[in-house]
Amino acid sequence: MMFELQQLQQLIAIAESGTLSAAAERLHLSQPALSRSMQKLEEHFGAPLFSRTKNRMTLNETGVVAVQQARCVIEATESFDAAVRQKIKSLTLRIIGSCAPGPLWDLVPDISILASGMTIAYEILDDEALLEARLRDGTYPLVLLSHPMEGDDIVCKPYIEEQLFVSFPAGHQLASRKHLWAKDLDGLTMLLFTNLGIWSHFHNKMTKTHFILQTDRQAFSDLVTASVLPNFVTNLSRDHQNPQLHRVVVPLMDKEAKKTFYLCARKSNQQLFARIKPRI
Amino acid sequence: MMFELQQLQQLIAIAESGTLSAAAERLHLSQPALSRSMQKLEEHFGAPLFSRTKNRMTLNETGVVAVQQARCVIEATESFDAAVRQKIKSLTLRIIGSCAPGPLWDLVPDISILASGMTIAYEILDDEALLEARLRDGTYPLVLLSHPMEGDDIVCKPYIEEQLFVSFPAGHQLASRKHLWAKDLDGLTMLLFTNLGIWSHFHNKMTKTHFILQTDRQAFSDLVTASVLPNFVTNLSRDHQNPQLHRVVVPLMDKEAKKTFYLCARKSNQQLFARIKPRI
DNA sequence: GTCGATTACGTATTACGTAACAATT
DNA sequence: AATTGTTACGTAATACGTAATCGAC
Repeated sequence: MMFELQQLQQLIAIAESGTLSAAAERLHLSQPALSRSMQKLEEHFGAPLFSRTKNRMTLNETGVVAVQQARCVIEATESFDAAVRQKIKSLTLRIIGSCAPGPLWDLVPDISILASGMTIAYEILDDEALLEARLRDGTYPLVLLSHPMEGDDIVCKPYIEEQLFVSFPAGHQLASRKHLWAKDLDGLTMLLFTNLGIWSHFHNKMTKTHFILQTDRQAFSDLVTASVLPNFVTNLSRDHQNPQLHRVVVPLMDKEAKKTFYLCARKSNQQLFARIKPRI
Repeated sequence: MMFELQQLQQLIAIAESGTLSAAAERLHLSQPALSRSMQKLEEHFGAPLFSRTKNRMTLNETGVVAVQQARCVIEATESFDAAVRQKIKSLTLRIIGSCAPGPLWDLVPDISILASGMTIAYEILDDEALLEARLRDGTYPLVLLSHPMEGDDIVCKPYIEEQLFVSFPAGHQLASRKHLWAKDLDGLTMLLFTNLGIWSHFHNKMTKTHFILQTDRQAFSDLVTASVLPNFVTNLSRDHQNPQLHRVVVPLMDKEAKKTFYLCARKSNQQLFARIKPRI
């Protein structure tokens, strides 16, 4: 097979648009590119698919057949794509954690073992009311909340605790402290990883601390080791990220710096729920 | 659609070969290339199609579905290809001329007009017995022979005459001759276009003349104008090729240098045959 | 040590867009 | 003049093969 799916789509686009120019625009392609592409397709068959006058290109009899058949091929590729995506979806178990990533770092591997072969998909949201709704409407079989969830058809248990620490480079002025409060960080510049779920609420209150946000995990990690800026770690993150060499870790004493996460499920989905062992 | 047919074929090849290496060899591709190609396919779906250990790659559940579906797509592309080729074939009228190209230069345009929209395909052979057989077995509706054809179910008429000339550059020693015999060309070096059908028999007898053979029409044409070498032309070729400027044309008097070509058809195909007007 | 797969890297192909052109309306 | 398609050309994307690496058998 020496032709490409693209070419078939282009052929169809030309048939539907009437002219090569219009099709090119529709395909976000230049006219010359499309012209050459069709020439190649014709070359493949060794026969023209269009009848050409100097400034007009119309499908000839062969071209009409080609368009018909090309539609079948595109249809086949679309059902291929759909079938594979469907399969992937069917092999994907959707959970949701409010305070990701922390609790998920333990929960996802646990579930991976319980549901072997499945891919675990998760979403991190800071709106816990929305999470409760998502559990109830069946979008997710499991949610992790920072508080117990009420409801007749709901089961819920404490799963894990997370405690915030601040990580300082060895020589930092606060590195010798045994404990800290959030207000001690006023005026500091810190590195902060994004997508922290409800932890964001905590950081948002620290209006006097300047945060350098970083969305990319690897870039964040590189920055931490390369810079002398303090950053946050937790009892959970320390297990899962690189051990912080040449760094001192000091606990935060604010009551919002320690959270218990509750694993919640609908009773109808209790069998999976029951098999997940709390880490608390 | 962001994947290629190639990738689907490769996926199938891997499934059939068992390993990536074996498939790579079968596809005349290096292992790394195939590896990357599959990584791209997985990237497209955002999910793995293989389960990988360090030195083993096996289709996972998603991959198995993908292979199944990919087979359907390939099947569809093959019927696309077949349908288009079939259509092209159905729009192609096959004729055959023994002494091409000469007589065909007139015959092909004539038939193009009679069978408007059709592509005319022809073949040039120097074996006239074979041509007769091809007419009888239906491979070709029409043949051009250098002699009349016999047979109850055969119709036949003289179509055209072709006379060989030699074309010399203006200053050539033989350019002033009113006529020539083949033996006068002994010792000369001449340009000769290939695929001349039965004319080859004539040239083959001229063992003392050295021929520079040229298969490409354009290259031959360029050589003729650029060199001072003599070449053959005919009453038919002079009409269809560029007029030979600064050249003198001298007729060949040998009886093999003049041929009458006969158009032959089966009686069952007489209606087309009848509409073709002889050029004689 | 061989085999199978991935990563890294330099190169060669190719595919694209811009520009220039030809021809039609 | 505006539209439509083709050709020419320089560049950017990419796809490939070789070589190196890492593990498994």
